[in-house]
Amino acid sequence: MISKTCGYAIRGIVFLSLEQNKSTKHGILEIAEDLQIPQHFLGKILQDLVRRGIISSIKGPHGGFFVNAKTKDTPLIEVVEAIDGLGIFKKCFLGREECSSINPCPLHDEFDGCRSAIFKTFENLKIADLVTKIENGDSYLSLSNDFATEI
Amino acid sequence: MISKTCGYAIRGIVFLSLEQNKSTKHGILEIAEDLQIPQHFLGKILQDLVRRGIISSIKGPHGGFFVNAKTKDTPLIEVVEAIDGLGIFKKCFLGREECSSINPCPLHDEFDGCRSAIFKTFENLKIADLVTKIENGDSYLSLSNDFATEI
DNA sequence: AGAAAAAAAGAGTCTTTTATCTTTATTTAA
DNA sequence: TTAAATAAAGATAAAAGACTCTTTTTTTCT
Ligand code: FES
Ligand code: FES
Repeated sequence: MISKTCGYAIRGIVFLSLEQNKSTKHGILEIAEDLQIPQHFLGKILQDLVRRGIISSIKGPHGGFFVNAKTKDTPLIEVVEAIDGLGIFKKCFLGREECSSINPCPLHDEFDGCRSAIFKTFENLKIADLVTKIENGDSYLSLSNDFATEI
Repeated sequence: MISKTCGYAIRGIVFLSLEQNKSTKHGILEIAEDLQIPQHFLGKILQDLVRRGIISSIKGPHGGFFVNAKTKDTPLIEVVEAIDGLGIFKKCFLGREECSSINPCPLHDEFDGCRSAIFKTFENLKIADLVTKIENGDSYLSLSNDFATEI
């Protein structure tokens, strides 16, 4: 559905939100190591998010990436749009050139509702919601609980 | 969700099922042109399906691909398994190494149900169901209605 | 001012997916 | 028994996605 890259983006933002108590700014290396994401690749992704204003960054010593006023209220759909674009919600399941409810493919009816549901969920969920889940111990950013228990 | 290749496979099989009245066998060129799928690529896909026994083929003049006794009762999940494998239903939405409900990611709860729904739909839907839809004029294999109206 | 830290930018590589082209094998029919 | 039709197989290529490495720019601290 969404790309691996987009997953990295969301996890990166949530990480920054979770860790803002410890220190406001976090270097790319720290984030990448904690989340087990290739450093330079994550760097590029976070830069995209900075350009979109979803997070912020400062260069130089003691610089790093950090959340801003907007971050926690950012709906996930905005992150998806920034990384993957909204085109992913407009593709036909059977790979025809485009999805159309006027000229539907034989799987359209079955999956169009499901796709809208996913879209709506991405619209409604905000970064803050994910952060809350993790703070409550209901979910985890990394597969290894190392990080989860460390919080 | 499912790959473009898998969509080609499903459309190919349904095409053969629809057209079996006209003539039982259909050459790869005819199928590819009608469905607007790259000829040789579709050839490989259909060959995979033949190996799985989902459809059949005969070489030589007047040969081609054709449906067999099993075809119409084949559940879509079998096609998906043949082409994409079932791994696509076991991936974490956020791109973590694996999906786990014991150690869920913050999107797991939101989307796990949706994913199961998709899986169940693929289990329940058979090729014959898609054929029926098209025969009833409720859906179309190609975007251009040329083919749909031609039936 | 100069050194060091860190993000930003750019170029390049690897992998997977998607697609094309070419050759071979099989079958039919004249 | 030869020619033609056609699927099968194999090799290659193009495109996109994922990832790496190197250099540049900005900032801070001494
Ligand atoms: S037309 Fe295929 S999913 Fe809408
Ligand atoms: S753990 Fe992420 S989707 Fe299940």
